Amino acid sequence: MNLFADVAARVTTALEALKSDGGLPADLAFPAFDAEPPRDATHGDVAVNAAMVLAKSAKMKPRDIAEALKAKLEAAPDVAKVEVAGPGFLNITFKNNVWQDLIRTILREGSAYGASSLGQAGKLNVEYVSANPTGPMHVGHCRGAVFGDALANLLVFAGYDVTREYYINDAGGQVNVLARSAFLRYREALGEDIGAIPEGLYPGEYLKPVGAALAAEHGHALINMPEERWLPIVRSFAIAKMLEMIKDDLAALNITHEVFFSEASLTSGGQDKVKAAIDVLRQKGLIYEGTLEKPKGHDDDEWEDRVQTLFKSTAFGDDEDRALQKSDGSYTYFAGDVAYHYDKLQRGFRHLINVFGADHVGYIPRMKAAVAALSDGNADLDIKVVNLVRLFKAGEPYKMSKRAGTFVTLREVVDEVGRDPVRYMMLYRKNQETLDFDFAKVTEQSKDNPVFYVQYAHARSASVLRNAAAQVPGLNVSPEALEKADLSILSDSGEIDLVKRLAGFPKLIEGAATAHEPHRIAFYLYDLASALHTQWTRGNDSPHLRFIQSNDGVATSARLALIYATKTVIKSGLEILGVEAPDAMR
RNA sequence: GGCCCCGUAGCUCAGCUGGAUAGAGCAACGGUUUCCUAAACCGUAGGUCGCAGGUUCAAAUCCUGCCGGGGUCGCCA
Repeated sequence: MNLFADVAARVTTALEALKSDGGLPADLAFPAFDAEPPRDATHGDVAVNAAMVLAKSAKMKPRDIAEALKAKLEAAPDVAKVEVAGPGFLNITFKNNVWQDLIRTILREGSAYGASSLGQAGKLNVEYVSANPTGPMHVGHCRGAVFGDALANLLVFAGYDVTREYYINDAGGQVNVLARSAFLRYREALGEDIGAIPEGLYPGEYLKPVGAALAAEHGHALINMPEERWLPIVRSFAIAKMLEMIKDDLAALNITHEVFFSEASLTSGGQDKVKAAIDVLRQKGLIYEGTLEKPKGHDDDEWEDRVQTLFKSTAFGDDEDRALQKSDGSYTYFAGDVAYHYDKLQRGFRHLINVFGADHVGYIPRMKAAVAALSDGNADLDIKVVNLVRLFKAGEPYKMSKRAGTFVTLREVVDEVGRDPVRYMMLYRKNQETLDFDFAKVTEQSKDNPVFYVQYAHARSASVLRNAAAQVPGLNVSPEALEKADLSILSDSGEIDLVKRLAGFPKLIEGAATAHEPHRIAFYLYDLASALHTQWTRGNDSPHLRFIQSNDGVATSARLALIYATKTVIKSGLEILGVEAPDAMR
């Protein structure tokens, strides 16, 4: 049930009818037009721009087309009036029963209201977080994690068959550094004085338990081995521990992935999926041995030309071709990622989404080129960039430094601020915009803090339903009962305003899902909450507007139906954002 | 220097893939509580949508060029 999609369908039908009537040229193609809520309430409930969009190709005046459409559209029984306005807008005003029906629809559909078949269960893969398994997650990871998770929720709601995925970078040099750092802690756990952690190794305390666990499991067995023997043992042990820790951190944010994909697995067990993926590209003529030019502005004197295995990503819009093998013959990180994405395609995904941090933007064109090449253009990859998060404490910038040990972990933030405020704040901004995160503001429990404002609207709705059941004897506040209420008394402007906002929810979902922009939901919920609070407070001055009329069961039931519908939509929206919808705030 | 993101009210930001008179919160000023949660609400004031061109019935939105801020730039991950 999407009111605006419904109107668009009616207009299309009317246009077809006009074509067969001779009112429009028979060979006319219909370009995309919009049916949307007008900004100005005096312009009716739905504004349609079809006449203006069609004017040129139909070689007619827009207002003439609009008049012809008007005649068709106003015949519908639920339409109060259709006006032709401005340069050729069709402004449609519905009869009030449309809004009454909408409330009943929401009560009937419940949490399914607004869900969409946009994705038609197509397989879609969202890869996010993918933090290196070398330490705990810090705040920088937090935004991408929350964003990816909410986006995945949104796409599920929009009808996609979504898989949430985490790519484990367990094959590069960094995990060897991890292993050596853990080995040092292992020796420490065995009683050795290891002194200061050498430059180039990870100094964090979080490796101490790993060392202790190694000591408990292996005793002194590793200490006399040469590095090439203990390193693989310690490495896989430490990676497993780090992943455990990362999963715990993510769980603190209510984030879970269905698939953890190991980079190392691409070339383990006697197989080489990287070579296989490169061979696929080679067969397409996209691989060659060559040298890259020194980039302009690169004033490094140590530049020297090297012959490398290169992928011709420039054929797909990249600035330069990209290396797949290092000079020592081993694969680059990119080569592994190419193989990983080939694997996603082979698993049947045609829609791929990656969530990147702002420091990886330069990586986007080559990744898109790789997917375009490997899929022959039959898959789409959208890479969403989440911009930097700047930390503040009561207005003062909070500088982080790994070396000084003042970097803030994700866990610390969640523990101090709480899961819901963290998640909401991370989503209360466009992803490509930098975000200021102030600990003082985020923990504040007032309307300045949108998460409390929205949650309060939900709690307030729940409270009204509770109170009504207590105050009005015999009143049934179940959705099934409220659906049968006489809703015709809902005619106050504030009530109608609320319903109209609820009517926009399905359209909002489709727009946000199409654009991959979960933040729209956070803003929508804020506006919806505001409309509810407004109507509530109007009851202060005008007691006849209060939701509960203890001597009028009919009016009370009708308003409770509206409140229930509002509560339902707030809850659906918050669920997508991964934020609790509490029934009480106390 | 190349590429990417950002530039909208004093501040922080929305603006629904081009629609009609550009919105919200904060800050400022003035109001609302014998009443379903004041963790709320109402009102006033505040704008050359960075600048200049272009595209069209219509541009904050699309294109080009500048200006300013941030990010990034061969084998790291």
